Amino acid sequence: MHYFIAVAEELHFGRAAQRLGIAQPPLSRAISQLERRLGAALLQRTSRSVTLTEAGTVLLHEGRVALDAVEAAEHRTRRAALAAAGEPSIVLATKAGASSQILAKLLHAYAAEPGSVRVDVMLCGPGEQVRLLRSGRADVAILHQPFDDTAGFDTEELLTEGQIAVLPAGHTLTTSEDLRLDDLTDVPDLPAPRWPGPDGTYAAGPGPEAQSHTQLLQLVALGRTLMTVLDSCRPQLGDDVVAVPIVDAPAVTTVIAWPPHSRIRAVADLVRTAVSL
Amino acid sequence: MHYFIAVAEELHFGRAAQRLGIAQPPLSRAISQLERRLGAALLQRTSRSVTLTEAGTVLLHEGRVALDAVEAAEHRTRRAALAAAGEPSIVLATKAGASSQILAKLLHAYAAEPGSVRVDVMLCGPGEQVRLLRSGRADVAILHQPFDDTAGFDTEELLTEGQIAVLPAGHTLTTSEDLRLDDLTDVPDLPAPRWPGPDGTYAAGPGPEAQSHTQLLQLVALGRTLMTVLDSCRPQLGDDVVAVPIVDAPAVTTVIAWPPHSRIRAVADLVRTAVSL
DNA sequence: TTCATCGATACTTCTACGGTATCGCTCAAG
DNA sequence: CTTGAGCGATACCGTAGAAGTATCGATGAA
Repeated sequence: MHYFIAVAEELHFGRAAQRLGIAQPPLSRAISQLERRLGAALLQRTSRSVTLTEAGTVLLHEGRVALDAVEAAEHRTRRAALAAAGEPSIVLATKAGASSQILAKLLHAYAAEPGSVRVDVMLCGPGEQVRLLRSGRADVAILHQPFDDTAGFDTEELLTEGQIAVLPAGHTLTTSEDLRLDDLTDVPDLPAPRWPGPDGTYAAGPGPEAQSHTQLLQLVALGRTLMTVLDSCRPQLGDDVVAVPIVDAPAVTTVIAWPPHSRIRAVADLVRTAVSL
Repeated sequence: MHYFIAVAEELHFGRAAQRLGIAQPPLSRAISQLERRLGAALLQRTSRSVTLTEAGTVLLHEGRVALDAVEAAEHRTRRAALAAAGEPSIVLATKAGASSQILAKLLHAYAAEPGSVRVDVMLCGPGEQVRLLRSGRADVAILHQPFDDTAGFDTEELLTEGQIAVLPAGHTLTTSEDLRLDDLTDVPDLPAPRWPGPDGTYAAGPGPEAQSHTQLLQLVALGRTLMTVLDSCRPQLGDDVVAVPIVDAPAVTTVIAWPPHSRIRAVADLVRTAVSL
């Protein structure tokens, strides 16, 4: 399964084998064996290129879900053992820099609840929370629709708000009362920043490389780029940047999400606290 | 994983090994190996009895989910390959004997839709639909809340209704206008029927053994037992039985459910047809 | 036409999983 | 108190299957 996902992602047996830390022949054999077991062609090999078949696309998707479920079983078991032995705790995953005051309020209110446990907050890059939740490394997460894929989780809505553009003070765009998405794409002197991918590398492009939101904010203040954030982030902005509403940006809903099978009481308590805020 | 689930269910290494078709020693080793890998005790062995630890309970639950996910990946891939090759179709799982006219309406309406595909209907025993859906053998199911566990599925509500008791014509209970649940438990001459478990055996008890709803209905007509069914099943009952509403039975909601990651267009079409009925 | 690239195949090595035999512990019956 | 049956753990052995090395065959670019 691991093997197939690696090949399906790389679309190249050699690179996939390298990534897996094995030689190429066993990988070829494993894949054709998998195909024989399933009775279905997963890849079309033309000795010059590898492409996914219909069935292969399905298996790539379902296989990821399955592997995440296996990994989640491991992690949750380990954490249950630790919780039974020592002090119980839960892990909350949230995107760094977003919904921070709703989170602060939530943590404060939950800590005051009777029977509350320690909450470890994991600050993640964009979209990473979903991965953590699926793989059992986190117990509950703060997600943002429609950016994050909430399929397969139970969720409760917490807040719906608009988005604002953060621009360098004095930039020509700041003269407008409000902006549209079109106004923000391909601004010559404010190219979109580039985030590191899951592998730690950056895509090519004109924008500056960013590792964190504070860093990015500084780059905006320096007039090197622009960023869009949620309405509720406005109080965190300094005087060296200007916030302008984006009228046609989709509304973002902040939700609290957890795995549907979660039997952890602390998660239920936390969610109850969140919805009653 | 298979091994651990077998032991956790049997709570007996010998029987679990027999069920798995292997000898007992490799099973013992596999489990202790798993425990070492996870760094957590899963079972408490007292050489006289085996019990689950906290962590073991979690792993039993999460492990089932994970195994189902793996099996689902297999099944869905096979079906995707078949669909790509020949005529596409979807599998709908439903409990035998319940919500049959809503199902008939749905199938009829869906068949009239443009682009509809063949729908294979699987009639299941109680609770079996959930298993089929989780393991990928079915693409969509008709479930009944609160009986079926819809956790982890996307659902749409179709109908909410009460339950009625089906009694032999002329029985003393049929003189009432309505009944309560208490009236129906431990009726001496109408003991509750016994259904076969997943292993095909029957629990001990006074009631008659039943294999199907029609068979059960016949047993009611013969004055041997009673049964409770949904309001909407009333038109299917003959003159030899009497239906009496149960006023304090929980309302049952019929829902259509599908896996949250389903990318199958036909499932989406079927759901859309169902909610528009 | 040649050569580089890439996946498949042939053959060998070794790990790891399963089977048999047996031990040690516990509880119940005599 | 003794003995034996039940049950899980351990020791040891054999084999199946997975990974590595070497090489082939096909394809497309120079």
